[in-house]
Amino acid sequence: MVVKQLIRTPKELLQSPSFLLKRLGTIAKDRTVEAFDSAGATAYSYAVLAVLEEGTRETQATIADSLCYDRSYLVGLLDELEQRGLIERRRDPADRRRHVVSMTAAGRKELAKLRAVHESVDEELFAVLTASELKTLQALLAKLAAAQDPRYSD
Amino acid sequence: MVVKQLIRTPKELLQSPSFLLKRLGTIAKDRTVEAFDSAGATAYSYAVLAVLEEGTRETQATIADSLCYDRSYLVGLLDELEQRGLIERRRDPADRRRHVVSMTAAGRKELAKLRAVHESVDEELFAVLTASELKTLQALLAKLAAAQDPRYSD
DNA sequence: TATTGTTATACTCTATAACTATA
DNA sequence: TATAGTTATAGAGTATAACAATA
Repeated sequence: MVVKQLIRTPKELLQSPSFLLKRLGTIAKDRTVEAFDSAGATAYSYAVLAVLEEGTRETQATIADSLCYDRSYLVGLLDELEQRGLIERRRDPADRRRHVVSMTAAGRKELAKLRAVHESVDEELFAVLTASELKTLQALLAKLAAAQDPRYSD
Repeated sequence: MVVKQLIRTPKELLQSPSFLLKRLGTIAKDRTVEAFDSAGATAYSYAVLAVLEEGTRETQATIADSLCYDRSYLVGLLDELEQRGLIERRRDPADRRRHVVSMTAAGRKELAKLRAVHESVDEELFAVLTASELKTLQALLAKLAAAQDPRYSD
């Protein structure tokens, strides 16, 4: 019988935290895309709705900046959310160049649904860790993120 | 004086470990690309050289699989490394479809250089963590990665 | 002249498929 | 017929630039 040799990634790479971050980031992204796709949505629309829940006075520029999305990319996202009745765009009377974006009741309902999708991804991805390990990991990642970008600070 | 409001990513996302993994993975990738670019190389060629150091009997298929690269993508990488005299491709006499790939002395020298580049990325990226925190993080990420893909196991 | 939202364009990756030579 | 390496093609995703309206 031929025993197929197990192909491994080099130890040198596996011992590098940045390598692991890159690979795990990719895995997390793939899982997220898949899960939201099955729910007929995207991680992007979930993120936008999550921003809107924390304050309705947002304008498009601040929404894009808070998520590190390009402003031109946000346009298409909002178009779709508006078409589905999940958000509203209104001209700001004080500055008619601006749009004030707010979430509708339907949007809040959709957010709850997408939040559940996202939570299930987290649960599955980190199932191998104990509750205490996950807590530690979350804290370390948060500390790291905050150090890289002020947007990620508490 | 106008105090510009600090734009933050929603707490809901910052508390999600998978979201943090995705963002930190992207940051790690960007830093890596930048650092290798300045050194006139890529993270891909570093990874290939790192594989070759762990065993010279590798064939192209096993190299690609161990790094999760597409086999067709590996071709161009090897072309460049071969042109620069860092690796050698030889037909396997036992199966003339195969190429046996091995690293040259120049390749080993280049690997040492790229290893230093990669280490400096790690150092800078994780500078905010204590040695103990970094060790904990590395262990948790390794455990997580191993659970997702057998290639990442020890 | 600068900025907001928008539209259009270009470019980089990646994924797939097709091809050759060997088995 | 199947596989290793190679080449070519197509699609998705992203980044950049141009544009109209308003300040």
